[in-house]
Amino acid sequence: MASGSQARARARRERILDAALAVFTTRGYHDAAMDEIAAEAATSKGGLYFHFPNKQAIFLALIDRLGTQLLERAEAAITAETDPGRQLDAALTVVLHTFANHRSLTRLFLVDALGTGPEIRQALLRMHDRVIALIARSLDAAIAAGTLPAMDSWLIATAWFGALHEVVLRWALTGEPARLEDAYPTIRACLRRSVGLPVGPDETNDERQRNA
Amino acid sequence: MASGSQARARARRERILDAALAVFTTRGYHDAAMDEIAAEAATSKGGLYFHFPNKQAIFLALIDRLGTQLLERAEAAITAETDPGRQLDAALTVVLHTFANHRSLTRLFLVDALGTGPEIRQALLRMHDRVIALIARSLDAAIAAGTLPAMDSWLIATAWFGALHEVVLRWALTGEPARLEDAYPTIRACLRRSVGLPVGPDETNDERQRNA
Amino acid sequence: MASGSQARARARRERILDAALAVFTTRGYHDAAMDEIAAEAATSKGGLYFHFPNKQAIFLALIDRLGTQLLERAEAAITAETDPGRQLDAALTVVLHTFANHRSLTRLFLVDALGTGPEIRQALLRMHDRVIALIARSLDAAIAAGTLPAMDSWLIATAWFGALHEVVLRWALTGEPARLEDAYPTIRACLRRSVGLPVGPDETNDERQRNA
Amino acid sequence: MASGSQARARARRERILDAALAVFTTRGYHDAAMDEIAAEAATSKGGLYFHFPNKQAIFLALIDRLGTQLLERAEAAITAETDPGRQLDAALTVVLHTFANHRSLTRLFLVDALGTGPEIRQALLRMHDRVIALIARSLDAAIAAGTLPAMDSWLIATAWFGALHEVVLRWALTGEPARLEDAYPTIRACLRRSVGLPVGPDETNDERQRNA
DNA sequence: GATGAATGAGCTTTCATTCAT
DNA sequence: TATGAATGAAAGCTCATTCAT
Repeated sequence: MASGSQARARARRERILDAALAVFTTRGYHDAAMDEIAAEAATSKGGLYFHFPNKQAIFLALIDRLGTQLLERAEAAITAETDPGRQLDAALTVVLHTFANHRSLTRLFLVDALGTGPEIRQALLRMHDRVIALIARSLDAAIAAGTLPAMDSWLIATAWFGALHEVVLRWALTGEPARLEDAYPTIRACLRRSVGLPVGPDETNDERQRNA
Repeated sequence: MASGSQARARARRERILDAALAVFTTRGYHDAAMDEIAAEAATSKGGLYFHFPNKQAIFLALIDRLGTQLLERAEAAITAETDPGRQLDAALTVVLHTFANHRSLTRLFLVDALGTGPEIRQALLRMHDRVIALIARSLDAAIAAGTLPAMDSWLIATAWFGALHEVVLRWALTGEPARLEDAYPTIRACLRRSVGLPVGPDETNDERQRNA
Repeated sequence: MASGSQARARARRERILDAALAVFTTRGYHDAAMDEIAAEAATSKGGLYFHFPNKQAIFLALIDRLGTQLLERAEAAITAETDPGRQLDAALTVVLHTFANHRSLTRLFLVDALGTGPEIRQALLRMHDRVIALIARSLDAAIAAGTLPAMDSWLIATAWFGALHEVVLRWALTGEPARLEDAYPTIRACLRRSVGLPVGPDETNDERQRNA
Repeated sequence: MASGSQARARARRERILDAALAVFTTRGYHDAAMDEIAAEAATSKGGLYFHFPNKQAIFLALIDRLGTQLLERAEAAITAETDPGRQLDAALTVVLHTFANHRSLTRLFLVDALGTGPEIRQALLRMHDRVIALIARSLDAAIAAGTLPAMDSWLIATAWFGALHEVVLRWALTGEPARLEDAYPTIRACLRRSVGLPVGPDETNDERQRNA
């Protein structure tokens, strides 16, 4: 019986997170009312506060849940490749595709959440860091393999992340280009050239990622 | 008389904007209270509402004023150069230096304001656009001069802007690198290589920009 | 005009205090809702918070206003007498009469307010102190005049105050005795005997105090 | 079986009362949360509501339990004396000592609980009444023995109780005097004189009461 | 008997905006 | 023009109480 109610509690927690994601996504963090989240989750305000200590905690839990999902997917895609050059392509592809498939989510995480407060900002920056670290690791692997010369891989990874971030951001906010994937070849070439990698053909299997 | 009071009104308007900048900068958009802006401007809440219809309008006016200042300075720096290669350096330098000299302002414009609401977001994106256009124009000039091959200069400029943006953002939020200018050589090389430009020496006169 | 609005503001402040007194008196501190105080004061909740920073501040202002009124009246009654023995009678009489004429107020100050929180409790104890000091001063005057022997006048005054307090409290809460004044002769004799004063006749003019 | 579970139920009830006393004592009635009482009693909120209908009932049960304990002890101390004069001393001593040994309990019963609501207030007043009746009975015995003249013994007992109450209250809230017992000789003399009793030496065996 | 998830009315407080003076 | 008192909708959060398991 304990496990039964625990299971229900966990399910309710997930339902709250789902509802919160929906409300945060449409209203932004600040204008999302606990009342509305409660209604969307088909529970009461008290129910929210039973599962989470406050509004911010819900948002942080969301960041954690979604960030971890993204990272796991990206790391899986990267470790599936052995060639350092292809690893970089895989990392870029998975990040771009993930965002491309979740536009309002992208808007929430890339735009709305930054101006919210120090704790949330830090949590988001930690997520940025993890993505940057992922890119930097791929760069380091290529350097170790001799494919790339030595460089400040963290700074370069930061710049790469920023370049991707801005392209994705504009797409999320303005809808241009209509398909985010259309920007991929240009961006890929630009980034690869920026570190002296040959541009060559992109052999990533796009289809594999389409529904990521 | 009329012109005298008009001048006084304009002066009061400027004083309000100065006060608003100070308060927005320290508190962020949302936590900036009209009361505090009024106090800082040595006027009353009613006075604020005489000169501006609402809080958002003050912020938009600020964006406009500061954005125009930045852009004018940047365009002056660019048109002072005739060589397309140097123009690109000048563009990068002036953007980086402007942010570097106004850290809290950077935080306000790059971070806090985005999640505030659609109107402000659009105004900020228009500013981004103007900076991106500046970069794209420099790229186009280089293409026209034959220094660069044809390319999607707008998308590349977007990526460049994003790369700079992220580096500046991390500096603004975490203080790394201690001097934003330290990141410049690496970023410059990275960006130039990304379009196939020779890296070469940076001949921009740093001193000219220091107080920008 | 400034003085006009200032006067109105002061009047509104007083109206709020009157309303708060009424609501606190009927509901007790904790169950008094700001909504109800606002309604009773014919203003808005925001209006309350314009004049007072929070609920507690309203209560403290009430304590201050009423306590000062009581003290001033008591001191006037005492200084009107020159004979130390009569001063003591005057002090007792004015305290007893004041409470007797404001039963619900008495309940508010002697009962409801104590369990409210440290700040309010301290404010109330400071008021107790002032009354005790008043009694102790009268005792000291009698000691100086040779009417009383030396004694720990502060502790005795505390005990006197406590005796009066309890009698008043029971009257306030249970309505016994029907007229608080009926307890006066017995209490007076008891207190006077407790310090060795002759009981004698009470020559205080009751009528003078009746409407205090 | 039935009696076994009844015993367990009674034990659980006592554990809840112990826990409630601890929490009420540290937090005051209003700020004591059922959650915390449940945790302290090592049970659940539902468990609380199985044994008591609501929060108030717990408090009332506490008042009853503690009041009965106090009264039984006091009556034992009094009936142990046969001399009416000593009985009065014994009554005063046991009341003062009981409070002196339970400072936070005193605060709870004398201060926090009064402003809580009519039912609890009445229960507390009934306790006051029982203490006052105890004193009044001792006075009556002295009157019957011819040691004291006829008087309104209930009113006098009320005043005595109030005097003690205030002295104890100040000690409970301000810590003066450091040892409550230090106030005893003065208070005793004051009270005895107030009814015309000779002050004489206090022959109560203090040690017997120390751990009351 | 015991549990703890769920409820929901209720609270204090904030603040952009209005408008009589 | 300028003031600042007044507004009122809305927010986040608490907690005694209930009840399905």
